[in-house]
Amino acid sequence: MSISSQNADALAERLSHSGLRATPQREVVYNVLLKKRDHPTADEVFARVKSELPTISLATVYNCLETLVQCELVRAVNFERGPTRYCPNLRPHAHFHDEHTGKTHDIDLPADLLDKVSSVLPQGYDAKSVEIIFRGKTAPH
Amino acid sequence: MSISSQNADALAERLSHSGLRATPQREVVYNVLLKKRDHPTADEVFARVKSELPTISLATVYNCLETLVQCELVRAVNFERGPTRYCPNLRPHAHFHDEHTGKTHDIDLPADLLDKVSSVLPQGYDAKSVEIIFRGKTAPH
DNA sequence: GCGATAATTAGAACTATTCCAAACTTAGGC
DNA sequence: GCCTAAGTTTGGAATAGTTCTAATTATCGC
Repeated sequence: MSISSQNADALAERLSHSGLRATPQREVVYNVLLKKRDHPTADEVFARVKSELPTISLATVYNCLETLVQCELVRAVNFERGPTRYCPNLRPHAHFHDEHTGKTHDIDLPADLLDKVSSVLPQGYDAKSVEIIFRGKTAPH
Repeated sequence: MSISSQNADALAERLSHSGLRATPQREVVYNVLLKKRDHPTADEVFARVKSELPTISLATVYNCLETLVQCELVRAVNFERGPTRYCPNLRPHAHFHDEHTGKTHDIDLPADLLDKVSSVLPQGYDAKSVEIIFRGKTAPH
């Protein structure tokens, strides 16, 4: 079984779990995200998907991305004003935004860190998710 | 000396430090942010400022907010797609976004937490700032 | 006060996203 | 296998938030 059809299966399962259907558009959008994990915008996903599905519309790309976010297969990320970016990394991780290159890197987090961070919340605050964003520069290489 | 003129002095100093001028518009925008710290959008700031400066334009509000961010008197915050929000709290703090009310709360952070969080960065990553966003719900009250 | 520079203004332009209504697809019941 | 209902896609129009532009106005140092 190819990696891609494994993904397709996982996707189909998550979708049907929510009463949704597996469609070629959804599969291709998801595979595009998995293939190049550079936090693309909807427009960038659109461009990449077109080579496989030339007739897909931008509205569909937005729909598919939204669906994947709902299914929790993909995270939508907003660092600053500007287009939303999409990230298929489901492990607990932070984002490092390099202000020189504009690139975003995933930073894996040790298992206990999010708990430690959440422990600063006062009584009565119930966090469902925690997002950590670093901004700065990376060493020349 | 009134609180407001203290702010005005602090603002004027920061501005001239960057070769910028103190203007009524910049002062009023800054005071509006300090007065009601509910993370308003540019539109909301515009509405509030109008009562004092009825002829101010929305473009000027955007300019002033941008200037204040440059001077590091104000932080711009983007939780998700949607308008940028502005926060005059300069202490180290996280944001808690209540998904029910839509409101955003500041969560003060212990002095060492940001260092602790930053210590997860691999060699070669040099973070200039760290942002922490919680999402969830707050207790009924 | 004068000139140079900076800031403000209104409106047009632009970008990212959502909405809409029509066409198409799919799954399941017969 | 066909029909129907529901879900999905599509292109274009509409919207929201922000930035740009060119003209006017204000401010600072001299």
